[in-house]
Amino acid sequence: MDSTELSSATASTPAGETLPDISIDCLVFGLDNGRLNVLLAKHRAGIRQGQWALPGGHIGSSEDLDDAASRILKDVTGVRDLFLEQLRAFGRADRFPDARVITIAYYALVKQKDYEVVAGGPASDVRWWDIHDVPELVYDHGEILQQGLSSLRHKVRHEPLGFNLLPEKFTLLHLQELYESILDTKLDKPNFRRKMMNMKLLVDCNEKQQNVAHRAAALYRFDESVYQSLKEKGFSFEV
Amino acid sequence: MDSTELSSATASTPAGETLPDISIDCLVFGLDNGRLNVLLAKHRAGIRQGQWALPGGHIGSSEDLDDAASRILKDVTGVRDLFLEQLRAFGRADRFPDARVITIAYYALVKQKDYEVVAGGPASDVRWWDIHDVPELVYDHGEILQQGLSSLRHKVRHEPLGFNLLPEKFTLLHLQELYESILDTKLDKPNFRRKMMNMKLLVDCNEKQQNVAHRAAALYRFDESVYQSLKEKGFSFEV
DNA sequence: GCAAAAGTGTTTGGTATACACCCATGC
DNA sequence: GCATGGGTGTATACCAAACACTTTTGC
Repeated sequence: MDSTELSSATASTPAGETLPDISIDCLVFGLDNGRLNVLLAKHRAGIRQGQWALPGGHIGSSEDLDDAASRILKDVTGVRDLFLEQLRAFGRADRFPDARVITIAYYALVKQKDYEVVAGGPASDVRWWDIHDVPELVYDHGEILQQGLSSLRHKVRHEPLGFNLLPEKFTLLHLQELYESILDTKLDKPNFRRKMMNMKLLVDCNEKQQNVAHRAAALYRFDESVYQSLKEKGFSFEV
Repeated sequence: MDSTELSSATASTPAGETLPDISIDCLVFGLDNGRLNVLLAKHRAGIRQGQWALPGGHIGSSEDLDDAASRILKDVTGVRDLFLEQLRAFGRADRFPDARVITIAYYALVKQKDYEVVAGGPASDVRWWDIHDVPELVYDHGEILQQGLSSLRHKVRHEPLGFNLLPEKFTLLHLQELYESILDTKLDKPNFRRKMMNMKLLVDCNEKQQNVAHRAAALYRFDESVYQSLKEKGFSFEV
């Protein structure tokens, strides 16, 4: 979704005040019912009309790069208030046929249900796609998606990102299933429990599940301050 | 070193055919006598004349991003034929005072003695600086350097990069000292030996050191094809 | 009782760490 | 002999994988 003709003209970035040869594309991964999805936008107009792409746009001439990513994502998809992190720049000379545009990709991982999706700007439609079943993407967006996915999987194993995707109180099995869907593997229950408990990262809520058709599990929560203090002592998260 | 006024006008990228609002800056780390250095360039002209910066420049309008990085480094410093890898883009709106320029940083780690340094283009001087003693750098180049260094240290522990910095045949102590200088730590000799030998990554040359004032050590070499075949079997390098 | 998931224990094997120690060589 | 670095051995501790097992609860 990176071309001058497709860049959105919104209140936050008036047309004509954007940098022409740089774009931003956003990879937003969403987790829902144990399935990992990615948010894609359909081109409303132009030669790629009707084709699917990563939500993207152009940077305002006095807008910080990171801010631009958030603003663009909001303009195109309605999704806001999330932590986008830079992946890298993609800049093959022929990556974009209509003009020379280098794109900087950002990515995030969110709880899908927390976000309402509203197509806007250059997008006629925006929706979540199962990661195993994405449509053909324009330009090099397929390559960007693959790199982002691989980077996400690496990151989620070395930083406690996953916890943002669960309700505040969760069981160990919830957490395990979360990692199983993101990493696309099976994990051993006893070993996963032990690893988590040994990290001393989870805080016991001293509560049990309610209304379950089996033995109720203990509920835990993730405490950012506990994580920070562990990290200062040299602790490093690892799944 | 990223501004239009400072961008070099060389044969490979005639002035006027570069992208104005993107630049590239290169972090070249060099190892020499167990010291880790970084290659810096001094501004020849402009308001930052005489100040030190990362070697950088602008991208040709039909030049691949990765190619541009190599070409720019060669133009400014004379250093060529090395593997530059992208670090990330830096794009705070106020990072560069004269114009809006987003820079994409690249980095590499080389054996310093293999490269001849020749100042060119916008640089009046180019030289290696000890990593513990770099001068004040222009703009946000100090921040880029710190991020690059941290990324390098992470990478060198998870990929067998270090081997390129040694002569073809080397002893285990050479290798250990190499890692000690890059990582700025002390390592335990017996444990380092064992770890390396257990990886079965090194090929024994069946030769000994010559003319040393102590017991001669065995010489080893690194074999890229051995590494590739191990990697296919799921092996992952770790120091 | 049975199904379903919670939760515990145990065995095996690898590997990180710390450190003591012996070996070979040149001066 | 002694300094220098080469090279080996070993005890401890922890941690991962695999898997058998017991417990609690709703139906």
